[in-house]
Amino acid sequence: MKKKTTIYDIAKKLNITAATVSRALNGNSKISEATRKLVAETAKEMNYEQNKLAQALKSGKSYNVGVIVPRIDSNFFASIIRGIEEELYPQGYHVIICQTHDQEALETGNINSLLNAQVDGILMSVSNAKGDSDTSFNALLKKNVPLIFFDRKKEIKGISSVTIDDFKGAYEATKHLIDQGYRRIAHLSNDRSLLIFKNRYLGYRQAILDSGLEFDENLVIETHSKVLEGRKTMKKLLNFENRPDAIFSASDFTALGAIQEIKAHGLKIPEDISVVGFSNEPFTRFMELSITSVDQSPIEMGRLAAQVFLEEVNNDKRIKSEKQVVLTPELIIRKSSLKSQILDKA
Amino acid sequence: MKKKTTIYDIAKKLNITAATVSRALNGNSKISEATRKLVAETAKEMNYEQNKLAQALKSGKSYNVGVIVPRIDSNFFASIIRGIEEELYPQGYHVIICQTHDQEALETGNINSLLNAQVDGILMSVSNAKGDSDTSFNALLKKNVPLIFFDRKKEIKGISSVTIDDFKGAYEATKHLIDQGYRRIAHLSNDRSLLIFKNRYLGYRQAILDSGLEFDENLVIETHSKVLEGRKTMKKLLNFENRPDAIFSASDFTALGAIQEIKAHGLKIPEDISVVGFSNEPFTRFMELSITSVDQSPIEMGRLAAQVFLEEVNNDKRIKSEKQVVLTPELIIRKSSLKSQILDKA
DNA sequence: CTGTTAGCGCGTTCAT
DNA sequence: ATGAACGCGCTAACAG
Repeated sequence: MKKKTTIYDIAKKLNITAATVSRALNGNSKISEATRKLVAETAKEMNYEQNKLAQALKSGKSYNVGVIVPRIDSNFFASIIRGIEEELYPQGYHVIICQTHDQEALETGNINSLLNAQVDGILMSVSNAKGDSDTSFNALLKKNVPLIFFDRKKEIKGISSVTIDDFKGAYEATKHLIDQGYRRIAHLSNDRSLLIFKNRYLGYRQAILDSGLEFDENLVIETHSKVLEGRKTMKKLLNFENRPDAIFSASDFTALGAIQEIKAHGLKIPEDISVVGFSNEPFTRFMELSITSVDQSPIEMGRLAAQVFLEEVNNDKRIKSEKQVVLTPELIIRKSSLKSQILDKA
Repeated sequence: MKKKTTIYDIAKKLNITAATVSRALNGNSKISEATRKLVAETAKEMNYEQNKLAQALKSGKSYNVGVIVPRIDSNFFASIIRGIEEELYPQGYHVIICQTHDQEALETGNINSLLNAQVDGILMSVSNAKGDSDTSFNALLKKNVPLIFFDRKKEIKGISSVTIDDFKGAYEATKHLIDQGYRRIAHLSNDRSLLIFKNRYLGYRQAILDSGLEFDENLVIETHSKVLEGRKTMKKLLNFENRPDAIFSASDFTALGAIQEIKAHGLKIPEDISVVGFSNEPFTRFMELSITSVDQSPIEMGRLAAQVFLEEVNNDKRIKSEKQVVLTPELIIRKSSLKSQILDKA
């Protein structure tokens, strides 16, 4: 590494003090316009760049925030991250992205590493790892490092969150199926220790009850958000003696798997069985048989999470304001659930 | 922030010096086993955690590396990043991910921010932004900050890279189409100032020439890696008086768009028109009409890029060894290009 | 084996 | 308006 120029170098050249240089560069009020200009010029001349590490060490702020997600290769999380970036970059922050791959060890490991890296805060979507990572969260709280949950939250006192109304999204999706005339609606669920899946389950259930239909717990199957898992689960459902005529899936990926399996059995969608997913992943729109899904406005979610973080970090540290932002989901109706021909333009 | 415990705190408690504590913690050879143990214990007791910032300031190493990609919401780049992580995490590095969204300003901006953040190196896939960001690259070189290109490289002396043999991938894809009996093969290209697209074009061209077919430049159309762009371009091609009977697309996304458009025109795939994409994005496998594509083993690519970085950073700084790793692509044949019924199990 | 000292680069008193 | 001096937390050089 070529030696970087420091404020000392430029101080020496100007026969002034490093302190003065620092002040000049930072816009201190009581510095003569002359030296300010002089310093600025020579700084540029010498290709001076502030060493953020030193500044961070001094100020205690690294201007790095950690973002922890289960994985980045879904449009949903990638979009959230984009939203976070859009909000944070202009404020001079950097984003360190970590993936948990739903593994407990990685989750707590990532938190610790980020803390070690002196991040100014952590925005995260909790994984569905089983163990009790709550201890990590509490450690964070004790250190007063801002922690914001988005999408997949845990209910911990004092931690702000940005989520969507999963109950409502599920309710409307299910209601839509009922309105289309479907009567035996199955639900591809997921780990309901995670609030989002619990709420999607509850929304689904309530819609059925409100419509006076019979609620059949056997039609609720817990699976994982993977295409192949969706296929497997659908296979089971198709073997029921009284098989469902519609599927509300808590995930677009399992919805896709279900569709594949349904077709493989020679059944028609949506005539024989209707399918609705969740998250509005791009492929739901691009499939020849486009898939009805619930949009979660992930970019907006990311932006809001970032805003909450900025508030917490800028406000007086002593005021710990817990903030719960809840977004409204939007049902996007497509071919996989609509018997008539009127579709959205997508 | 609660005051963190430092090595001074634990030194005071033990009536020894901070230096000793530091040594004990870092496994210095000449420290008594007794104190080493004692220090370790009290460190744990007091919840001591090393301040990486201070260490970084001291050592000049931040143990952060920057990864710059056009975007993260494609499986290809996400997988590369995963490969990089797998290789770098065990070495204690963190990964700061930046997206350029193919914008020149963001590309140079990201580089500068990363440098400011004192990253130990940058792994990047260049965007197809037009401007001359070469100056940024050269600035990097001058500072001796390791820079490694993956996938989308620029040919700059002294910069290592990990790529795949795009020429070969394109050649084999095109050859496959020819072997299937197709004769008028169009190519959906992309910005050929990027080597990957230039080479895919050249591979396509060579395969045609080698087969004794007529090469028709009119069948090469430059577009962008988006589904809708693929549709638009395909629309044009379908209006040719002598329309193509096969498409080799440099992108899976444009291939998908092309397929949509072909179907919209009531034509059959692969009977009337055959389609091959590039990158082996997951959706190519999941479509009902699965899409033939060229796999680029992105995880492997990421791992290799990380390995090259580690070599550069660990080796003697004075030896600037430029390393060019080239991976071999693999053609994955699926329904969209195969007239017979023998498919891969996918 | 361990203490002393010094410095990484910066911002911030406290003087002047 | 500016200089001198100190400290953020850690490690390395030099003692002893």
